[in-house]
Amino acid sequence: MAVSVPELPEVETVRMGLEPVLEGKRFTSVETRRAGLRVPFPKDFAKRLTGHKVTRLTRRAKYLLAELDSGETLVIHLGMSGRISVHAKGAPGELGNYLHNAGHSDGHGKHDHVLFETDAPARIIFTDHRRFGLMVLIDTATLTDDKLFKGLGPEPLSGDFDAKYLSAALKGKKTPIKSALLDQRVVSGLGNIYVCEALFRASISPKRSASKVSAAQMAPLLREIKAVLKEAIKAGGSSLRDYAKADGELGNFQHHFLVYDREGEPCPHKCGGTIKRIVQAGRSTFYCPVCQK
DNA sequence: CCATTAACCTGACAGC
DNA sequence: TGCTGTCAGGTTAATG
Repeated sequence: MAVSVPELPEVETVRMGLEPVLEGKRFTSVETRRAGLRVPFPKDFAKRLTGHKVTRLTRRAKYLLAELDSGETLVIHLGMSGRISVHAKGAPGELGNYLHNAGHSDGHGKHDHVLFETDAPARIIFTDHRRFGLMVLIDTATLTDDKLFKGLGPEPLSGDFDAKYLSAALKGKKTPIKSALLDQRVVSGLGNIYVCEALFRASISPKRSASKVSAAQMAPLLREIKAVLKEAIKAGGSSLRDYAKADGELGNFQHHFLVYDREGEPCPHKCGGTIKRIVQAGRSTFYCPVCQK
C-alpha cells in the first residue's frame, strides 16, 4: 500500500517519535534549502530557532507545535507529503533506542527542505516532495488566536467532541456528512481516509445530509471516529518501536484500511455489498452502498 | 453566510 | 522507451 497522507494519528505518531530528540533539547543549527513550502519560511527563521530550547512538543489538529523558550512556537504542518526523519550526527547507533534512522537520506535529497540539528545530538530532516507543508513561528501567548487555530473545531479524541456538540455542529448543514467531517471547523484532525473508515464502521452513508444523521447514529459515529483514531495512533506507536530497530522514517505509515482504496472488493461487513468509489467535494469516498445507511 | 471548486505541487501510473 | 494525461489529497482563495 502507498504511504498515506498524514492525518491526526500520523501527526501524533511523528510527535511521539520526535519528543525524545526535541523536548528539552536546543537547536544548534537550522538550515533551509528553499524560500518556503506552501508559504514562505518566517523572516530570520534559522536565527529565531538557533540556541533556543524546545520546552514542549504538542499537537493541535494536524499541526505539530514546538514551544520554545524564546516565547515563540514553531508550527509545522506536514501537508500531503511531509515526512520527518531523525538521524545520528555521529556514528550510527550512538543515540540509543530513541533514534529512528532513515538511513537512506543524508539530508541532501531533492526534497529535503529543512535540516534541524539539536544538542540531542540528532539531525532532524524535513522532507516534502509536494511542498504542501508549512512552517511558521507564532508568539506562544497568542497562538490560539492565530488564524491557523482560531476556527478549528474540537480535538476528536477530547471530551468536548461529544453527541451534544456534534449534533449542534451538524444542525442545518445540508452538505453530506462526509464533507462535514472533513471540515476542520466541525472537528479537527480528520482527513479523507479516516472519515471514510469511521463512516463505514458506523454504517452511515457518506451521502447522507449532515443534518439528517439521526440521533441513533450519533453515538456509533462518535465511537467509531474515536476508535479508528486511537487504533491508528496505537499502530503508529508500534511502528515507532519497529523503526527503532530497523531503518525507517517518522511518517512512513502503512496502515490497513477496511474500505479506503478498496473499490470493487467485497464489503468487510460481509453484507454482500461491493465497495464503491464516488467523488464528493472533489475527493474520493469509498463506502459500501448496501450496509451504510 | 453557505457551499462548491480550483489551485498549489510532484511522483506514480495508465495508455499509447 | 518515452511521451502525455490523470490522479492523489490538506488547506485556502476564489467563485457561485
